[in-house]
Amino acid sequence: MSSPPEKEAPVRAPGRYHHGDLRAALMAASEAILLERGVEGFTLREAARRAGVSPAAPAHHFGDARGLLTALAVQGFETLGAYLRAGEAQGGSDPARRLKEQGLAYVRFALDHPARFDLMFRRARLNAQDPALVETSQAAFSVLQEGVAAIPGAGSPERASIRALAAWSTVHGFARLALDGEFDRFAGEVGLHAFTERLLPMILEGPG
Amino acid sequence: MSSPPEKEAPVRAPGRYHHGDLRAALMAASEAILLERGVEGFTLREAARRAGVSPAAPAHHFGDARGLLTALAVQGFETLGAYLRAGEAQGGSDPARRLKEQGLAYVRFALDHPARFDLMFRRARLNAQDPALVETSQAAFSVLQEGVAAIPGAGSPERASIRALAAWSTVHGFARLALDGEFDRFAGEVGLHAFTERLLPMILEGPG
DNA sequence: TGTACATCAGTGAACGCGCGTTCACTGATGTAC
DNA sequence: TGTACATCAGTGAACGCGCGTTCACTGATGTAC
Repeated sequence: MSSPPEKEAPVRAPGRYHHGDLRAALMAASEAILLERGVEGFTLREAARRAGVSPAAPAHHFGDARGLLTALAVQGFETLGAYLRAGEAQGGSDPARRLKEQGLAYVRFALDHPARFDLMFRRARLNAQDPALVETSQAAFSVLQEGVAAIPGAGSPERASIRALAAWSTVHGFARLALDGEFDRFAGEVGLHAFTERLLPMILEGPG
Repeated sequence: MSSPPEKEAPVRAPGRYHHGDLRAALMAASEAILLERGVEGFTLREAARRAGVSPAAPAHHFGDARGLLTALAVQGFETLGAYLRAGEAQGGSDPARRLKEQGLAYVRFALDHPARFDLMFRRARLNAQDPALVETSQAAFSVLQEGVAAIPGAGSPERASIRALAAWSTVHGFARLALDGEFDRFAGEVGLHAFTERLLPMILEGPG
């Protein structure tokens, strides 16, 4: 299963003064930079350069570099939420299986969109108070939390919350270690995706 | 339980041309910078400045910035290994309990030394091939792997390896989410350490 | 339908900054004899 | 015990670089009347 196709970044019509959709173009360019160079390597000027626009132009749409990255992170949490709901749906009617599929979807998202995933948890580079950021990230967590609560043996609400944090920790840790290259020596030839598809279901079997 | 006291960074005797132990001083200064500003905020010049030395001096000891950070990461993996072994020992003779204490120790290390922990998994900033780095990081993982293997129901070696990766994922994810501030809204007043000491044992109860 | 005008979305030059690294050098140390 | 000399561990000035942001500006758009 792969990700839905991303919308193309509109290119400026030649000879035009206005871009048309510079906002989207800057976000696409920025994601490409994140992929190539990581969050550390992102610069606002480079994003402007790739969008074919002067270094001062982005300010009209995002205020500053932090604003652009925050917008990208919001987009990331929206996509993550979509992955989780799609995974859940794939799990059919058994709550335990639905939750497991959600976990697989979490890691799949991280491997499909490493740059976004990375950025989403780099609070130091984001406007952590941004309402959209707060809302979309909490919405994504809610999907997980409800998935846990739907399981018959979930226990008290507090108990269910703890199980949700446990599940989150496991899939988040797996994703991070995978992306940071810590599994490379285990995955070897087969590649990270295949390694994940083989191991993660077993790992998620235990706690349910 | 808190960490053992760090050795002080030697300060240059006033009026002396040679520093005495610039290597240690630079590492201590660098760790302080990492704590204050994060890995992103680290610069070689700032480290030199804090050690009271010209910007060219560090090259004699570490080659370049990457070399300095790698040395710090090695130190980090050594300390992590010590935490894991100490935790294990605290677990007494029951293998399951020993493993659980090891997991607690992993997260405790991360919370006690957030800057080091962060750095240790930022391969992009390190000499990933550095022999000392490879060795110390593998040594730390071995402690965990042997802890899992010691459990009676661990199953085949492959099965045990998978359980080790599962345990690693859980504690690593918990630590990362905690450090990245994702638990702040749950932890609230009590603080991250107390929150961890209360929740993590319950989380590690499940899979053993 | 035409036009005045406010607003929006760009330009491009300039700012001041701190960075990593290189370079030729010098002061201090320690070792061979 | 003394001394020559290689090696080591520093200096400090300079390099070229790319960065984020500011500024006064202008071209394009769209709306009120």
